[in-house]
Amino acid sequence: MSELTERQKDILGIIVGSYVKTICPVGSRAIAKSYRQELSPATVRNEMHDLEEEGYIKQPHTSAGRVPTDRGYRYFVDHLIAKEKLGPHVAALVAREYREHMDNIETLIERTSKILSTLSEQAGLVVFPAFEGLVLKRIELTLLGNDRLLVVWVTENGFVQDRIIDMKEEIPGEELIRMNQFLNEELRGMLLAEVKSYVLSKLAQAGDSLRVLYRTALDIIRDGFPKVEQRRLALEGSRYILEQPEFHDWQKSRLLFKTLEARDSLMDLVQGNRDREGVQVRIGFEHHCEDIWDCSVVTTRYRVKDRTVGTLGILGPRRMEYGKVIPLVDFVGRRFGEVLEQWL
Amino acid sequence: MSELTERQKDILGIIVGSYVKTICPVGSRAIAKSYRQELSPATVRNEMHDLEEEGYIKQPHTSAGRVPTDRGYRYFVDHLIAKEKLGPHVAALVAREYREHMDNIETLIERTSKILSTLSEQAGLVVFPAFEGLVLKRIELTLLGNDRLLVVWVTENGFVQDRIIDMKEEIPGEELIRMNQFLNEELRGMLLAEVKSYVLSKLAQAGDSLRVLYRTALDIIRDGFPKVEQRRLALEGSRYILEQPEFHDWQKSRLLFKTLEARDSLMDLVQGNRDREGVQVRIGFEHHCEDIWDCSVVTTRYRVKDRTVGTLGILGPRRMEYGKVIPLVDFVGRRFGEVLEQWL
DNA sequence: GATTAGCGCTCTAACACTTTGAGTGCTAAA
DNA sequence: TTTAGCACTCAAAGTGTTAGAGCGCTAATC
Repeated sequence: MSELTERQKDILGIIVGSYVKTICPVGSRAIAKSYRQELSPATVRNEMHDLEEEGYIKQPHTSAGRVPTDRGYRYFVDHLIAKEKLGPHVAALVAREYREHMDNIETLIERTSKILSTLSEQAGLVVFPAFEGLVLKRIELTLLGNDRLLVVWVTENGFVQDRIIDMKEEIPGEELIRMNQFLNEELRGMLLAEVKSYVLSKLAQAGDSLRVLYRTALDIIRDGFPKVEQRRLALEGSRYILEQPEFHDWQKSRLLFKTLEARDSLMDLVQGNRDREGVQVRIGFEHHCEDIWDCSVVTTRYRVKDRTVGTLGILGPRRMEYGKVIPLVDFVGRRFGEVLEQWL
Repeated sequence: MSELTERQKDILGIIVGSYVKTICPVGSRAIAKSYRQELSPATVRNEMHDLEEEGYIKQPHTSAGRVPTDRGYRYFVDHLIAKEKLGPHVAALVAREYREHMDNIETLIERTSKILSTLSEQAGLVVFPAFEGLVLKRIELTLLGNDRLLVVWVTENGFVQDRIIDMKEEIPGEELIRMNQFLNEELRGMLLAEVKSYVLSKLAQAGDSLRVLYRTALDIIRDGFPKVEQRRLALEGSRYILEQPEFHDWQKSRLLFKTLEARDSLMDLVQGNRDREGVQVRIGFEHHCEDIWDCSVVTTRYRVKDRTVGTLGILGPRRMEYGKVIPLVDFVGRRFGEVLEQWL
């Protein structure tokens, strides 16, 4: 709507840049000094007044300098940001981390979260891949005691999930082995999202002789499928947020950690708008988790075989170096997807 | 060494009790009032003076009341503590938690950690079972691509671990299947700690015809065995510590969370003295993790089939209600072991 | 019309000072 | 051995003052 003049943009940029670095409200004198042309503080003050009227900046109290509002940050991210190139050491570090002791997918995920956290000095987040988006390589049934069945699922890229189910009726050993073989033959190579409906349709078509087989198979798949709502999330480096001066306030940090422990809301927060491509930035009030309106999230989706299966990113105070963080999240998101695929 | 008189014990008990509840240094007047017999503050002061000389209590500053020292807490825990009986709701709550949606061992562990945390209002900790202490039920080899092998281990109680290894030379499909069968036949029912040495001894005895087979088996077991040093730890409710007034100080909470994120030192801290039976209490300086000398840990080992396989407990400020927490940890430790075994 | 210098005003942060109350230690008396 | 009483100490809370940063406004200047 309201267009900013070039000079206003410059000033907003300086305010954001300075505030992000120092956390001190930025005064007109300081801006005038760091402005490229000669300019008096008074002029700057006038411009600041206008910027404040438009809601890009505000004063914490009368006679203080200005700090960016959410709107200011948003404008900065959308129009003014100079995305910094990642240093060569970043790629090197990521490569090294991914080369060494990569024991399984879980380790990979946790390490990725740690990478994000260390490089951004914020909290790093990686949502575990959506199981339904992966391709089944193998399924193994193991009887525990007489009435419990352990179902182990292995996907093509080496992701392992397991679930224990109660059995209504006992199944004899040989029959279980046959069932296991049957499941593998029928389902191998199939997208996990489609497994259930596939068996369901087969059951509908099946003649009497196969009916029982499909029936049991369906039971096992239905009950033994890893729970969607229980999707995991790797969170590393939440301490970085605690170190930010704006969280020295005890009430704030208390609330923050309470929210971080409630994985559900955190998951919602991270997943954000599922349709959008590329790196997403949600600043302060823009997201709906009101307990952490003091925070921003920068996320991106990662893909395996051209299918989006998860989200990763970072969480930090609103006041963060978006210019650094955005390219980082973008880069790590791509690399992570690649590594996840490579194992296939 | 130094024996306390009955009255001194009473006074120490009152000081600990009151301080734990209120966090305020306890003065002589307050003690005199809550003492069972009539007693003047002056007398109490004399006793307090002696207690201070012996190192059981101290003054934060001149003209303040007294607070317990580590030694005071230790004496309290060893001699004065009145272990509270667990309310019936505790057993009920635990039973309910364990009945519902217990999807797999991981969920069980995380839920147990949460139970500990919720009921104690401290941070709850559960170290994942030591893989070596469990009994092998099944092992599955899956080829990922051409040169990576996924090894999935299943223990008798349904604990699943996996690890991806690089293969020096390709193994053809049929051979892998034979190897898989061979491993299962040889190793099923064996304690995982003994697996490696067993195959090693077999290799030594083996004639030329079987040599290659055992050689390959050994490679797979050696490389594919889950890493010991990477043992996981479920930590829930660290926010409760943040809520304690003594951690309103930003420096302290900062340090605490830094330490909590370094899982290695946390693991050392929790495991404590491996030889001792029953509930262990380590107060402040008694443990060796100096970053959290403001905290105490209450832990117990849990067992599967009479074999100690892990530790669980709670972590909180020194000032905690030991009388409540110790029975809780004891109870949950037993129940957890039982449930873990039941799945066998 | 845009820019600037200058002035008065406001508000915070820091510091010094005082007061209050809790709590102690010590001594002398019971 | 216990107690009453008094002097003393210290932290916490409140008060007042000052210095400085920064603003808005107005009038002068470019």
